[in-house]
Amino acid sequence: MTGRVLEHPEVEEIRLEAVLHALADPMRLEVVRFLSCVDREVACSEIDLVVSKSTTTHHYRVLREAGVINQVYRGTAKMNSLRRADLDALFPGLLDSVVAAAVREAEQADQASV
Amino acid sequence: MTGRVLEHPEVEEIRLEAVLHALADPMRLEVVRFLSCVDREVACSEIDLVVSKSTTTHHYRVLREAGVINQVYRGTAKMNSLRRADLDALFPGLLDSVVAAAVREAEQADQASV
DNA sequence: CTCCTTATACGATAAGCATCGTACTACGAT
DNA sequence: ATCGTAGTACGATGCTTATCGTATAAGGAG
Repeated sequence: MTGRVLEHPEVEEIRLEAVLHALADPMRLEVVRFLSCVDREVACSEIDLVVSKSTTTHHYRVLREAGVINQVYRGTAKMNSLRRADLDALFPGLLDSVVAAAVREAEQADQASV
Repeated sequence: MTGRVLEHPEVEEIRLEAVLHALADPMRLEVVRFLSCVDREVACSEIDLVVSKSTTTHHYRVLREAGVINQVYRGTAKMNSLRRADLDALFPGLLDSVVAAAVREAEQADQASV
């Protein structure tokens, strides 16, 4: 990969508006919900978003640049994880409430489709 | 005013993405922060946003249509208040954490400008 | 009624963003 | 060295949105 080093914002650079904007998208919210539920490093390819690969790349970058996720290369894969400690320290309760709401909405959507 | 009746989403119509999107703007976040701090009905003109009046109107509408605020006419004024009970019921902890973070960021900005 | 304040409507504009396809790179396995 | 998998880069495109100015409407005060 050309970009061997992935830039992440420092904790003090993480801005509330950017985090909220990153979370205010169905695809990215799905990624965050997934990461929160499995609570481990996850490759981009593990989460099946209903968009193209290039769009998927875009969403992961938005999440990383907002400070929501951490990304590292492991071979050809790029592993993603939530920056939970950083977010909890900066915005106590925010991630929990958003994820809880996202989980609930996802469950409602599941039920509606059955 | 032409629109005597202001449409608000029902509680069950409020969507997480829409709320997050509404909050992910500096102007609107400022409105929400202000409303939360004073904890009463506030006229649009009471909050000094650094944008034109028409843009201000736009931001209030986004907040209302997302289900974040309630708006009612009182004479020529339009009074705004947070839909705190609805939001707390739907997304427990979300509003509190966002407002707390917004207050903190606002204080940091104040300090930096002094 | 006339004036002032408050806010809206409307049209325009410029920027941002989600999306795509195609071509490409990096790495691991064969 | 070749192939396959995983992801990026680079336009391009069309939609959304933040912004403005001007004209307008509604209500209160004189």
